[in-house]
Amino acid sequence: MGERKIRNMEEFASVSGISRPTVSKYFNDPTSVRASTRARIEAAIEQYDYRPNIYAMNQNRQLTKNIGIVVPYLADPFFGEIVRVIEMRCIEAGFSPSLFSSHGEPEQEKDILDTLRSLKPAGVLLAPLGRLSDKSAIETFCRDVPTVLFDSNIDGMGEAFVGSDNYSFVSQTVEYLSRTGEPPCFFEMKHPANPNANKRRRAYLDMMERLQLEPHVMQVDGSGWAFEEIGRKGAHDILNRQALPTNTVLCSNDRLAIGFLSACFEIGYKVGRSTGDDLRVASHDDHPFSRYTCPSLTTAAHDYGSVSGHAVETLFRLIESGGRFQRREETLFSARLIMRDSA
Amino acid sequence: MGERKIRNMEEFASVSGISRPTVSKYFNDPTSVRASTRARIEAAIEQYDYRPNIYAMNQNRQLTKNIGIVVPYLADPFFGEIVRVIEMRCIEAGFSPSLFSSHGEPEQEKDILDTLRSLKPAGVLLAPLGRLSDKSAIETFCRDVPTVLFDSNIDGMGEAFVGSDNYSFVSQTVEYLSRTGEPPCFFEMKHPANPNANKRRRAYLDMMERLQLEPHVMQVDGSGWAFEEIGRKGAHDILNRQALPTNTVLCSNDRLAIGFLSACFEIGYKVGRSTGDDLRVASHDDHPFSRYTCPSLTTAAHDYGSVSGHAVETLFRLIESGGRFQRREETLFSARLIMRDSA
DNA sequence: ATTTATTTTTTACGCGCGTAAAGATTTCAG
DNA sequence: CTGAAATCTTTACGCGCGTAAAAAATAAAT
Repeated sequence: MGERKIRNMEEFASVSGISRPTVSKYFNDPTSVRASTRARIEAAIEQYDYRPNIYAMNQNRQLTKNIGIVVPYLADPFFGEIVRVIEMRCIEAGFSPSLFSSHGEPEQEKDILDTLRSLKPAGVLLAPLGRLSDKSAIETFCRDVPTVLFDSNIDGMGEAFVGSDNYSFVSQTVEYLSRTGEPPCFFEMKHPANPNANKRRRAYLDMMERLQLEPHVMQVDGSGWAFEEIGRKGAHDILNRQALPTNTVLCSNDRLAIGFLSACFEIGYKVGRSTGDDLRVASHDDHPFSRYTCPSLTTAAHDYGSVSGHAVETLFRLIESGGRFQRREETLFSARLIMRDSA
Repeated sequence: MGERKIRNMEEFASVSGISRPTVSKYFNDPTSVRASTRARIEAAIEQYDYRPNIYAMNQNRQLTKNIGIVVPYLADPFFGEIVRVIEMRCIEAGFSPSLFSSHGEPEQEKDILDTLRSLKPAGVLLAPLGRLSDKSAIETFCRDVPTVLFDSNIDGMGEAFVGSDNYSFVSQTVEYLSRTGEPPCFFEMKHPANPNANKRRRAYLDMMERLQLEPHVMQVDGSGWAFEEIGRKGAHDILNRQALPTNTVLCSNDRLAIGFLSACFEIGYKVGRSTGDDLRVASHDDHPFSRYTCPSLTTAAHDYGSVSGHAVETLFRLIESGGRFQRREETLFSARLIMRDSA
C-alpha cells in the first residue's frame, strides 16, 4: 500500500511486469488473457490500486462498456425497484449502467436521448413516456444506438420490447371479480399517457364481451403523472354523483386505485369483499405501496424479476449480435393475481 | 441539414470558419468568447448538429462538467422528487448529472464512490445510507472529490451538509399533538439506518421534557429499508398487546406511519381526531403518499425545494471555490406542519 | 488616427489509451 | 523432445481534444 500512485497504464504495466498492450487487453476483457497473466495483473491492481482512465478508454473504443437506462418517472417506486435489478445485472456482466429519468417530461426524454447518444453506450434500456414521447426522436435514436424498450411498447421502435402482458392482468382480475360478485366497471384516465392503459381498456372490453357482460368504462379527467390525485378527484366526482354502475371497480393501475381508495375512505364508503362492504376495488401493477392501502389492494402483479431480467438479457444478446436483430422481438410476461382485502 | 456529418472539432471549426482553439474555448465556457463569435458558433452547431466527443473532452480537462448524485434508496419516491429538482438545476448550470442509487446496500454505496472517483466529477451530492455507510470509504472519497452531503449528515464528512432540521419537525408535531390531545408516544425502529431517526428521538425526548410530559419511546424490531412492513408488523405487535401508553402515536417517519395506519385499519382501530376515534397518528417527512393514507396523514413536511436547491447551490459555490471551504457548512431547513385527518 | 486592451489565429505538443504488426516466448499436444 | 498454436512483447501510430505561446486581428479608448 505504501507504493506511490500509478499515473497511467504505461507505469502500471512496467511496475506489474507486463506489457501495456496486454494490460490494455485485460481491461477490455479479463478473460482474453491467460489465467496466469490475469492473476498477475489482478494482484498488481490490488497492490497499486490502479484504475484506467475511463475517458481515454472510451475515446477510441468503437463500443463502450456503458449501458443507458431510461425510465419515465423515478418518483414511482415501481421503477426504482426495476432499476435496482437492472443495474445489478449490468454490473455483474461488466457494464457500467447510467441511469436517467424523464420525470414525466417529453423535453427531458429528448434531451436524455441526446446525452445518451454522446455517451456512445453499448446499448440502452428505454422505458418511454408513452403517448407524449417524441416518436421520431426515439426512432432516430434507435437507429443509432442498440435499444431494447421495456414497460411501455411503441410499435416498431427499438430492436425488442420486454414487458408485461396487459391482457393477462385484466383477464385475471375481470374473471375473478365477475366470478365472485358483480362484474366490474373500469376506472381510468381519459387521456392516459401510458400505452399500457389503452391495452388494458381493450382487454377489459374484450373480456366483458367474452363473458357476455355489459362493460362500463368510467373515464376521469386529469393529465400529468400525479395519478393518485387524479384517481382521488375522479372517485369523489363519480361517487358523489352516484354514477357508479356496479359495486365493483377495476382500476387501470394501482396508483389510480390508491387515490380511489383514499376518496372512498374520505366519503365513508366501505371497501372490501365482506358482507356489509359497499364496494369492491381491484387494480393492476402490484405497486410497492398497494399492500398498505386501506383495505389492502387486490391487484395483479407484474413479474418484476422476469421483466427486468429478460430485458437485460435481451440487451446483452443484442449487443453481442452487433446491435441488430433479424426481426424485432416482443416478450410479454404474465401477471399474477394478488388476493388482498379490497376485492 | 443536407451537410455531411462532421467528424471532429477540427472539421467543425473549418466549416464554421473559426479556429479550433476558439471552438474548444467555447465548449468549455460559451461566455468566454466574444458574443459575435458565440453566435457564429451556435449557428454552426445548429446547422451541422455537431457535438464534441465527451470522452476526449474530459480526458485532459482537469475538471469535468459532471456532477455525481448519490441517493440511498431510489424506490423511495421522496428521493425521486429530490433528484428531479437537483438534476434540473445541474443541467441549467451547464453540468451533466450522473445519478446513482445505493439501493440500501453499503457495498453498492462503496462501489458507487469508486465509480464516481473515476468519473472525475466537478462535484458530488451525496445522500449517504447512514449508519451502515462505510465511514472511512466516504471520508477518503470526500478528500478526493468535492462533496456536499444532503439528507443524512455524517459528522465532519464532506465540505457541507444540507438537510432538514429534525428538531423543527419534532417540536412542531409534539407541540401540536400535546396541545390538542393526549401527549404522543414515539414510534420508531430499534436500529434505524438513518441518523435522522436518532436526532428525531432525541428531539422528542427533549420536547417532552420541556413540556414536562412523560416520554414513551416504542421501538420495534426490523432491519432493512422495508419501513412500511416494519411499521405494520410493529403496530400489530404493540396494538395486540395493548401496549400503547397513550392514544396518540408520533411515528419517526411517514413510511413507518403508513405501515402503522395499515395495521390499525386491519385491526379495526379508528384513527383520527374526531370524537369516537381510537387513536391519533402523526409523523414526519410528508412522503408523497402520505396524502393518500386512510386517514390522510398529519405530518411535518421537508422543505423539498429549499433543501435540494440549496444543496445544489452550495455545491456550485464549492466548485467555484476550488473544492474546499474554509470551514464545513451546515444548513438546516425548518419543517412545516401539514394538518390532515390522522391527528 | 493612434494607442491599448481584448480576442482570435496559428502552430505545436501532450493526454491516456486502443490497436495494429512483427517478432519473441510460452504452452501444450503428439 | 519437437513443432504448432496460443499468448505475450516491442514498436509505433492515431484518436479527439485541451492548452500553451506567439503572432495577428479586432475592438475600445484616447
